[in-house]
Amino acid sequence: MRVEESIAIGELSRRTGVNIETIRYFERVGVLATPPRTSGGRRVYGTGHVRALGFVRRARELGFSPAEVRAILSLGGSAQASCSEVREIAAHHLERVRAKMEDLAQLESLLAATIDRCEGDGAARCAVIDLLNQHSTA
Amino acid sequence: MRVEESIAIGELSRRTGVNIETIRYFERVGVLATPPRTSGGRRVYGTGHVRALGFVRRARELGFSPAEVRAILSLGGSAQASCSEVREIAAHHLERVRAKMEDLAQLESLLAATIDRCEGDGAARCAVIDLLNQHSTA
DNA sequence: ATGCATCCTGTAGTGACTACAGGAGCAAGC
DNA sequence: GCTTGCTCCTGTAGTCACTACAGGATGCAT
Repeated sequence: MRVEESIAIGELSRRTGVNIETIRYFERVGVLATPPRTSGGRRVYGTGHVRALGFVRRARELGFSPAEVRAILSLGGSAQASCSEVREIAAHHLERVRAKMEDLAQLESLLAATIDRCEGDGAARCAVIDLLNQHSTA
Repeated sequence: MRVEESIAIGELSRRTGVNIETIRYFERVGVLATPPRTSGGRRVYGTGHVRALGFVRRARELGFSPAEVRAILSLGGSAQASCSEVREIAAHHLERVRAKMEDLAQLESLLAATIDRCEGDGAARCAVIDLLNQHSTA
């Protein structure tokens, strides 16, 4: 069997696009496995870590919370994670995305209409300011 | 002329729904005007502060950043703020809202499609995990 | 062996709050 | 006038997810 490639933290950072400080932070908070060290105390990563860290980064990019990432990872790592449980988390995330979309859509039309009412209107009142002055949401 | 109502910080908090600590924080960072004090050193607010704080809260609820809130307030307060400048800030905010909506829409369809592909499929691969394993966005 | 890049730890900073400790103010009842 | 109890004060520290820096050690090539 061949020995796995030895990757230093800087190289891991370059390959994954994740900041060195952030890699160490991920290790501290349990999002990335603690790697072995050289005799001098330096972290030694392998291709497995490259995959795992890429996985974490991608999940964060897709808006999964750090807690969700931890939950997915605790299911056994990116390769062996139980499909249905991961799907569950993703579905939950999708729900939140949809809720957020609705919120934003409401806000969008409210803002757009308000700004529109303001336009070209030289009156003393400002519709936008009026909107801001209204208490309690919608 | 009648003397303005004297409102303690707790009462202001109750009326606006803003946490006491947050009110003091807003004062520290210049989002809320520093109120006069009693001889004993307690903050004394008036109805103007109630309006101003409600304004701030509403703006934050609508997703305006604290920096934007400060910018709007620096235009002369909620009553006299220059309409066109406020409109500018709101329009900018609207743009960001729309950009966010697009991002979320893309994410939504990606997630939904992926979860769907996973459904009912008893195969070894998990589409969701595969998605997460793909590097670089989109 | 010397220079230099890279790495280490520990600490502190960010933003927008929130929480708490320890002390002081104030109004009411007795 | 004194005590009770609530509200308020300041200052500091915590949160989350990172990011940044200081000061020192390591590792590798020359």
